[in-house]
Amino acid sequence: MSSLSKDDRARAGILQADDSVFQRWGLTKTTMEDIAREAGKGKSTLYYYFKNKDEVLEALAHIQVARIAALAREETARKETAREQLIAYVYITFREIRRTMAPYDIEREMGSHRAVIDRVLAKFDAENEKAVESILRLGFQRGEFKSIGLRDIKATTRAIVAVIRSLTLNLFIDNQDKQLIDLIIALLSEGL
Amino acid sequence: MSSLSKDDRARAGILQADDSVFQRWGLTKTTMEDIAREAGKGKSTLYYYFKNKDEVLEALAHIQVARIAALAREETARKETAREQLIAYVYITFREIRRTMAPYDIEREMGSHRAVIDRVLAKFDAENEKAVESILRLGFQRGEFKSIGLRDIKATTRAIVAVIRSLTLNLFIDNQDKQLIDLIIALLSEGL
DNA sequence: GACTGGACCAAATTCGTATTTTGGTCGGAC
DNA sequence: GTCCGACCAAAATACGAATTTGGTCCAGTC
Repeated sequence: MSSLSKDDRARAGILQADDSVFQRWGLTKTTMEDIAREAGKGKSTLYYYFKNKDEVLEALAHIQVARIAALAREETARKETAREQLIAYVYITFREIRRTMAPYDIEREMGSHRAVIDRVLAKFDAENEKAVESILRLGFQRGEFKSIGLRDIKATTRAIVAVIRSLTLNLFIDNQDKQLIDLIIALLSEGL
Repeated sequence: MSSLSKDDRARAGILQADDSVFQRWGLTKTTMEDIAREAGKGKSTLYYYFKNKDEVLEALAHIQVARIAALAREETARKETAREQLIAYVYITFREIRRTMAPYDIEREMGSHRAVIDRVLAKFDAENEKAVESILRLGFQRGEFKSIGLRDIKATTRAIVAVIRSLTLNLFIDNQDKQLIDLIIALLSEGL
């Protein structure tokens, strides 16, 4: 337990250094030596804890996804109705994605780190699915959502998650204005 | 009138050659010489009709957008209710975008032709806005759409168009399965 | 065992330079 | 009006040499 916690602390220190240098130079341009230097460690130490550069990238991104998910969950827990919860979840998720990603230029890095980005997006989808499905179940049990049956919860979850993913990818390429996101959330919630 | 029609015919012949070679080699790799050869003309002839390579690209893309819009409009006209019209419009639009874009690798070409792609997307948005707004107005007048007021038609149009744009961009990057598109359309229509 | 410097290496990248290609212009022919 | 072909500067490509990078591994220290 003690050695595991020390292990985690070492990894965390490295990942903190990662975030700093990746924001400065981008994912591709940053070398393992850069990261080691920033973390005040030797390059061998990085390889002691992480298999390769991609694994460093991915570990950092997963931490960020988990952080955003936790934050959105907290905010959701503060709302009364399932509808409010869904709106809060989506809204906070976007706010945090936008903030977290602001210093990066993902579009530019897409070419060289596609596999990692795909895996991170998959984890992001998984988090969103868990949360959205749970909210939809709550709404269904309470009779808040009239349009969906119990059998449709999974399908509806998939649709909402796909829209979130879609809009998230667009943050990397295109500039979606915040007001539009609000409108889309309202539309998903209320329909026509 | 006769010289205009002849002009259009010449342009159309060039654009047809364009489509062929662009699909074969991609937008960037295709040279003006390639296009001229395929069209059975001299390079100067291209410059007689088009200002530069980007204008050729854009002319072709605009024709395709117009074609898709016309097709979606036809299909829409066959439906009775505004809701059905909206569903048909979005569905056909996606089907045709997917077909038209299948031979191209837009993600790869994004870097060198960003400005053109942005202008084409703007035209695509404009077409969608026109059509969606008109459908929403119809639905409002008929009392089909309960959730939106007259003042909200423009806002709701913007939201729907943004989702269409978002999902369209994702066709270039990510693979959205067809069933998901259906789910999303249903959700936009029915809400939760 | 945890940590790490440093030697090492193949692959990847960078760099400078020469060469070729390309987008675009324009004169002139039909 | 239509369009070929000569021409040109800029852009792109090719190529070889040099450098850097991700990753491996050994041995040493605490």
